[in-house]
Amino acid sequence: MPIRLKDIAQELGVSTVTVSKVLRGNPDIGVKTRARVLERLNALNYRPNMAARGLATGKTFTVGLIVPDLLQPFFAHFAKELGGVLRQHDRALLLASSEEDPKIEAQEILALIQRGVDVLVLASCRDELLPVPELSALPVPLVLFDRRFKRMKANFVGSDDVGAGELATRHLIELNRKRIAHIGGLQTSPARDRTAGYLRALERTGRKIDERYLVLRKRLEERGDDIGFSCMQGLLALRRPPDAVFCYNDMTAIGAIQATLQAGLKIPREMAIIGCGNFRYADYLQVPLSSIDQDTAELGRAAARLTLSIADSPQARVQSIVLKPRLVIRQSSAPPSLKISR
Amino acid sequence: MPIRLKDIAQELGVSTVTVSKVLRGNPDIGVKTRARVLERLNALNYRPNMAARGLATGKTFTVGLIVPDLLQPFFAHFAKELGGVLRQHDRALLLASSEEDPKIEAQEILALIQRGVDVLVLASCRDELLPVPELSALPVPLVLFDRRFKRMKANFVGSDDVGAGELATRHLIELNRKRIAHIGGLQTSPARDRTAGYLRALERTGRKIDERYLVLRKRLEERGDDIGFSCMQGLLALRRPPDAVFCYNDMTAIGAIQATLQAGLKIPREMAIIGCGNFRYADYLQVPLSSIDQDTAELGRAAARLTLSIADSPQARVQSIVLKPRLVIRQSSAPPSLKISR
DNA sequence: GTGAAAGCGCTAACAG
DNA sequence: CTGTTAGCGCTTTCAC
Repeated sequence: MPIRLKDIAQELGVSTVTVSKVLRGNPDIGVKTRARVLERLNALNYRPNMAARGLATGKTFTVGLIVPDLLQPFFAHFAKELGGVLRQHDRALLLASSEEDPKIEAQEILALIQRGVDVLVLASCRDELLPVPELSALPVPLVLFDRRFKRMKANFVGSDDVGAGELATRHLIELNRKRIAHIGGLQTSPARDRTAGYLRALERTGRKIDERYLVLRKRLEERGDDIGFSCMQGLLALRRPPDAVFCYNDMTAIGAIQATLQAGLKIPREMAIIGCGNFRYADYLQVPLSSIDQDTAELGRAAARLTLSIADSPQARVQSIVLKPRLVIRQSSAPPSLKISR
Repeated sequence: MPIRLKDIAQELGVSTVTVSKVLRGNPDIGVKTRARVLERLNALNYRPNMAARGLATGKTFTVGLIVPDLLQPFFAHFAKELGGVLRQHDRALLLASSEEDPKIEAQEILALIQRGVDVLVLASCRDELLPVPELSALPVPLVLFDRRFKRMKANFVGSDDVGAGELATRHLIELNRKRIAHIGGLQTSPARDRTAGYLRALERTGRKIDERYLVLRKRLEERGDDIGFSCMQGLLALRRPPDAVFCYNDMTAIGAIQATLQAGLKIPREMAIIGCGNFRYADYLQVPLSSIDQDTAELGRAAARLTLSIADSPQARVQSIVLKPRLVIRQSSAPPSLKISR
């Protein structure tokens, strides 16, 4: 049995309240008593029972995180950074995965609420365009990340995905590519925004949009490589195939690269390819992959800071933190002049 | 305010005890009462307050998981599978990362104990050879995974790493390689075991061991690519460089591949390389990487089953679950005859 | 079959 | 400054 407040109080001949106050740094207590208690507390390496504290205070010092899929390096990285900061503030992280299934997501939300998390951090797998009544009336403060909802006013931490799409596409334009395609997603806000950025870049540089070069698919988040592969095959089968492609994410780009090479084309000379996410292995791929970096680590830390501030004052004003993306050029879209070192 | 047992009891004019018993399926209660209560419970979508239940029962229906680094796909995958099974059994997963730092690990262990997890699942970053008094006397059931301790009798779930090393090395032997090197780790049991497997394969096939081909380094778990790169450079600088290398893990192998290609050698013709872990991107690397598959998903599920059984009967007999590894041949160690399709 | 009483370990509010 | 009282929501024990 672990040691309890009461035990220490008895030993020292004071009340449990006194010990409790010392424990929490309440200034009520006199210097001498405080010293005595503190000494005992440390000597015995006392740890408060969080369940009891939670029951008494209504707070659990726990944060819930729901990601669509921990296998995606982005979510793993985010979780790692979030957890790291929370640890330093003595908060625990309850992790759940929705497997990109809205049903499971709903179930996990309930489970985490039931456990009384102080804040819920969520990258929802619900369709961006569907109504979200459940999410808007949660009995716990919510922080959305990566994926947001148009009609919903909520705390958010994520990337400027329109900017990311525009950045990637402009880069391809600057390479002097004439037929720039896009393989994109349909259901999440990052997917839609990156596509919007693609379109915007084309429009702003006075290009007309050719719909044959715009390939949108569902479930690109989960099976990017397969889908990227087949979409690219489709593009290559066009009478005038594109000479550059901006892919929704890095896995999609990997699939596109495979299809391109298999068709016997040279990358980047005949086909420039860029992904998004800048995942850890981009340097080591068959063709090192250009990508858009989202600074996932900072995203996680920013979410942690927001989460902590909300945990302390749950009725704070709704905040939106949006990080600027950054272009990382590698072999897959290297300009002819540029020598890329691995 | 969420709804409480007491609310339902009052509404129905029964005692909280009755409701509580119905909730937990206690057979005490009569059919009619039970039906009435059940109906109300569902209608209101009642969820017990876990903090209160935890305080009353001493159980939290929560499992703690500590991994060295969530960025390593192995640990992310394991966490995903473990969490998935636990979810189906209404257990929550408290996730912590030790960042490969024994100090942080100790801190996290304390934090999770304090939160009253029912079982602690741990891939420890402590040196396999150091004594582990803290771990042996935990006030909570422990399941080690991936990394074990020689002198410690504890529940364990992991791979047969000696077998993995032997499998990889035998494969290189069967390729008819004459100078087979190994880049391995020093501190964890998988590292030592894989090295042991390498040595065993050489011995069993009557080869003598050349220590110049055995390169062991610390911290290979965290910075495999860098360290693999420099170790390989060292091997290539030998008067008679190896013609094959078994690398501790896939990241290390990636580094070794880079160094090999940079030196102008052909893979696999002049240098066969094999890693371990069979991570998700092995197919897409510059040279598709042969590897040893550990069936991480099954590892996670097995750990979940063990964890659940321990949660139900904490004093059960100590168990060790060891999965057989599987060889996956790709381009980096393809026999001349074999055509490997991507 | 059902419920009253007691308590899990802690904290909030107030009285001294 | 310190301690008493009451209670967080649930379960357990044991009468009825």
